[in-house]
Amino acid sequence: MSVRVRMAPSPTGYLHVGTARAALFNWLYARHHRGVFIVRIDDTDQERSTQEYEDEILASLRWLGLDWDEGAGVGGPHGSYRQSARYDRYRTAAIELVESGRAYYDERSAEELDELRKRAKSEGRHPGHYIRRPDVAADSGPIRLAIPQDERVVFDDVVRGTVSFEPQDLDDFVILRSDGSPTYHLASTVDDVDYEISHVARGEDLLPSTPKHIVLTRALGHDAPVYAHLPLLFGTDGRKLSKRHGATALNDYRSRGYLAEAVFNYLATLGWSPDADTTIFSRETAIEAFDLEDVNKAPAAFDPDKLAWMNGEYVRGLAPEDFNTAVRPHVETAMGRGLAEEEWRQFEQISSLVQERTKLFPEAGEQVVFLFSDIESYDENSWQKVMAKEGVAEILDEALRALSDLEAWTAAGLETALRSMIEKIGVGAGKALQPIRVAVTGSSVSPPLFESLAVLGRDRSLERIARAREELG
RNA sequence: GGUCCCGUCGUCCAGAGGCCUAGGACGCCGGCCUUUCAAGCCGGAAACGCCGGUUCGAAUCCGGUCGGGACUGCCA
Repeated sequence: MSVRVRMAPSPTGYLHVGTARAALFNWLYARHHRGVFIVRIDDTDQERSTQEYEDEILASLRWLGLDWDEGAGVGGPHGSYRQSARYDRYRTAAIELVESGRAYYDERSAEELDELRKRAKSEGRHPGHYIRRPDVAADSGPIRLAIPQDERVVFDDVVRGTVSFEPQDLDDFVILRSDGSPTYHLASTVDDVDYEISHVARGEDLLPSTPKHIVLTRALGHDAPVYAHLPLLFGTDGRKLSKRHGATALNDYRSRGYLAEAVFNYLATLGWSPDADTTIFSRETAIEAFDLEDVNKAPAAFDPDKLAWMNGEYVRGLAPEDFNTAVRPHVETAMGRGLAEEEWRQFEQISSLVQERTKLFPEAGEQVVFLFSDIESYDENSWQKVMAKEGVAEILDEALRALSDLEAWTAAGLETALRSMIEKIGVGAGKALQPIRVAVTGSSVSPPLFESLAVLGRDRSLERIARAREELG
């Protein structure tokens, strides 16, 4: 059987990391089996669907590297399409189901339906227990599918194994709204049939809907696809992933400078791994090793710390020029202005040192602003820890003396000069160098000192040391 | 309430009856390196929810129990 899978986001919000992860697994499965990956825009919720969200979701998918297949026979421009373009098809399908007796119009009011649900609940039954075809046929209102009550719905879920539902626990759900628009259940099922979807891998939240989709598919005269229900994503506190846990929109990670490769890798490790001890792996490795059967059943927690670590792994693996390109906008953001080419060349002199200690790009930007703008204020903790100590004034005086007539203002020259100063005054290297670092960079955390001084230049370096000396009184 | 799903270190993943005194990763703790911070290296603490059963032998199979989650809509 050839593999044809789809990703079906609703354009009612940004692409959630959980949805992205489901898309990723579908994509991996398709690529592993050299099958087809389709993106379907489930915009049957006309109230909340917007073009803006649709564009954003597609852009996020592209950024992650999840390309969908053109010419997949779905009629859309690029192997993606909108359900809103197919309303006639869904309506026709629903009406045919009514004509064949598989579905019916339901004129009952919301109040009547509520009564039936309440009654079922009070009897300890499934709420939909009594939502069945009324004795008197109607010819308007929403269309409901009549669930055959004579047999259980059983299916083999690729990740969960055999799952079964009793028909009395399935209500006759609405497939076509009274305004003629299809519900998600109808549109999704009809599309899976029409586009010959072989495997449906989606979030576990849809597991209770699956028996309905199977019954509907059969009513349409087809065999159901293979289902795989993926575990949901949670926060590290075990609660549902929400804004409290940080960004939940994939796009936020993109705009914060996370590398797509890192996000791809991290998302893939949530519920799956290529083997016992590989954590960092390429797309190719993932494609090679991936199988839906190996996906975990249990929900996974999204851990921002681990993602940050992984991003750092990828940042360090970047070619220097790629790192420079990626970090530049973040330096400029930290600066609050664009960088002149002259300044940029200065940065490039120490960029490899910055790259080594970068996990997240915004942090890297903040670490180098001292190169291009005056120190407006010293970092509070750094000052307390380093400057508010005995003998610091003397150390700065000595540094000024040692450096003011230094011939070779290079990292090597600076190191020689400062080390002989250290020997002369007889204090530890750390104790002597830290005050200089704070004076020059404003913080006790910075790129390596000698290189920083070299790039900053003689005048500004000496100026800053002198100014810090004055602050000390 | 009802239906369904899930349950290995704090977190992610490995483990498909003996290879498990449970392995790898993040995080955490300690050390080395070192001008800071990172990186790197070395070491450490840390888990099979619980109770029964099957078996010579169970993290792995079965039952129960407890806990968590999803769904329960003319949203998806």
